[in-house]
Amino acid sequence: MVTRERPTLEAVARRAGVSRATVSRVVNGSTSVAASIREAVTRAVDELGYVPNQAARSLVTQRTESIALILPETANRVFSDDLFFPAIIRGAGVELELADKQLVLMMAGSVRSHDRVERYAVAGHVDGVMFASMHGADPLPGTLVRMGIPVICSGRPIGTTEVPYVDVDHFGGVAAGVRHLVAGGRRRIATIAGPQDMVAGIDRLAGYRATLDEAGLAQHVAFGDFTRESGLAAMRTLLADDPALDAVFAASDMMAHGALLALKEAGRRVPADVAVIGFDDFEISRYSDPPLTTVRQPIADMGRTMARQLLGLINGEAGLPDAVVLPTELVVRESA
Amino acid sequence: MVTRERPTLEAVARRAGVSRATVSRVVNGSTSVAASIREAVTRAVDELGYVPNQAARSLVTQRTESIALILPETANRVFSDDLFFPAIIRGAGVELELADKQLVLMMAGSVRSHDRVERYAVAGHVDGVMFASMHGADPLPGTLVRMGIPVICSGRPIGTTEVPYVDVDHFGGVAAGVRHLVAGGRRRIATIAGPQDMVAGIDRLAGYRATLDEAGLAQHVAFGDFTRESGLAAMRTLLADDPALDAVFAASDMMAHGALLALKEAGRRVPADVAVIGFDDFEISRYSDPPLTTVRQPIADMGRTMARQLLGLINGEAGLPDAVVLPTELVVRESA
DNA sequence: TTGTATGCGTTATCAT
DNA sequence: ATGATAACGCATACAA
Repeated sequence: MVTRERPTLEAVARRAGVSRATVSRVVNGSTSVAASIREAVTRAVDELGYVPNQAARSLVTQRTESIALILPETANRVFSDDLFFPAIIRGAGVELELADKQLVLMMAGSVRSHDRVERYAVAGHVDGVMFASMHGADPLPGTLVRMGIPVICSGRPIGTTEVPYVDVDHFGGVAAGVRHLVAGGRRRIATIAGPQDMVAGIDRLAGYRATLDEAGLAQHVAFGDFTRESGLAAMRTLLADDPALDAVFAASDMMAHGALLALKEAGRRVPADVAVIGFDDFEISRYSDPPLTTVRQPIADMGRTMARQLLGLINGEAGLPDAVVLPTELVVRESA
Repeated sequence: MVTRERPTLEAVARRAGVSRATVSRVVNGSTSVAASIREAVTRAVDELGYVPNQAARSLVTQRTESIALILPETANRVFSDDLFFPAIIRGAGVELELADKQLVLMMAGSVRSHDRVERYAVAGHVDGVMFASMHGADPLPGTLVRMGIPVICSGRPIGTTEVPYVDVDHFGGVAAGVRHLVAGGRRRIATIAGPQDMVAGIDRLAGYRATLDEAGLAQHVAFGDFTRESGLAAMRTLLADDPALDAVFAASDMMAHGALLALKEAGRRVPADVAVIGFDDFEISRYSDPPLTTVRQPIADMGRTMARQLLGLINGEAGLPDAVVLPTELVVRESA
């Protein structure tokens, strides 16, 4: 497949009988061009089907008009049936489209791909970088910031203060959920916590602990990794440890669905015997059996906000906040 | 945020006491470089933290090392709770990562963004283009092919023969499903068909019609758009039209889930009163009530295959097939 | 094996 | 308002 010779500025200039500089001005919408010349150039551009060469343009402008979204997970984990990443992508996507930027998606689950991401960003292939949801104290965001690359994270980064971020109110959301349980008369309230190397996991567990302390109730904790499978396993463990528990707060909707499965398997009625609350409010949670009471976090909004913040950073806007925390909200359905 | 001055080939060359050309050779792994020099250059590269400027490189190599994945939908549709697109992205993602290519994600739901995609591809920002799932007779793939840009589609394109594609055996899958229904003694078998401007919708309906003809049974068709909501609505219509129907084949898992909801709402037992079969085999379908019998299509594999084919095209490999059709398989669970 | 010189297609600076 | 011309950072043909 031979790539057809593409016309250059030079070709357009010759055809329109003007200089390259003038064509460039017309193409870039400069106002200081005579109407007649502008028209001639425009015609030449159309006739030749001229499209600017982005590499050449980037070389001189130092801009690529594209933004990377880095998902520090393997592709297989990113797109399981967890809808977190898709929602982030969706939110960021619409915002970037509005700004006429391209979204470059990078999955960085392995060490090798982690390096690749760094090289890619540093190579100047993107104007800025968004990190989706990080594990542990990933040094990459900080590294990029120090190299002068605009960066923003979703989720407060662990062990760094130099990277701006967008997050949701994990603590408040969990507190609202657990209080709802307490208000409903539940007294043996367990939790299925998320991974403790992620802020979402840490903060949600902290919210559970604080709220139970406040109510003077005992804590029952099992751990999962946000997936349905892990929620199912954790719920079994919880049930084995305390067959009398009457409520469980799962740190993600998928784990809550897993818990529902384990509860059904154990013959417990929800919410009669055990109340269940999740965290996310995915569409699917409206259709579970019973429909899931859950803490809604505005994931797509996070994506949009990240993109907006990053664009601000790139444009050198002043007064941008270092952190934006979006609200969460308890959605009461039937499971609790 | 000031972008720190990044070192160039020139800087590395000065530091290592060699010419730019030699540095370039080392960086690009040319063999014809003396070991001692190679070592000196490598050290200089490390000390300076040199990373090649991709724009400059692309300008001369005519390669960008990145591939576009075009989703002809709005961001909101792409990432609903339908897992088709995520799976495609996942499959393509792992394959491209192996080849050290970047994935540029483009959603092209609107006319405006459609244009943008075309300009972007033609501007030489990517080495090749993958189309995810097209509506109607979209001229864009053909246009790009004619411009000499490597292109591949998922789903046989309508109204074009010049674009290579990867697809699954819709017809065979549906036939297997419907025959299973017939073998189970069902005689009033309806279908919830997909959108008829997409090959997946068209072919699956054709499979239904042909198989019912073969069995000498009457057809009952309602239409949806692959979403759960549309499946729910279609099932209600079907039930109103023929309260005695004893089976339904839904052209997507999400529509099957919608049908399950409508059936429960109407007090029908599944599969005792009505058997239900879907098409996709998403993870979630293992957990529906009852677990869904469905036609599995290897979506992630499609993504992988698309990527592999496209890479072959880009590398000018000979003997690449114009079409690859992946098999589908009936997965029998409890709903039919 | 190494260096020199050239060109890739733009934008931007400076004249005119 | 328009045109020359100089970068931009790299790969490569050609010379040495």
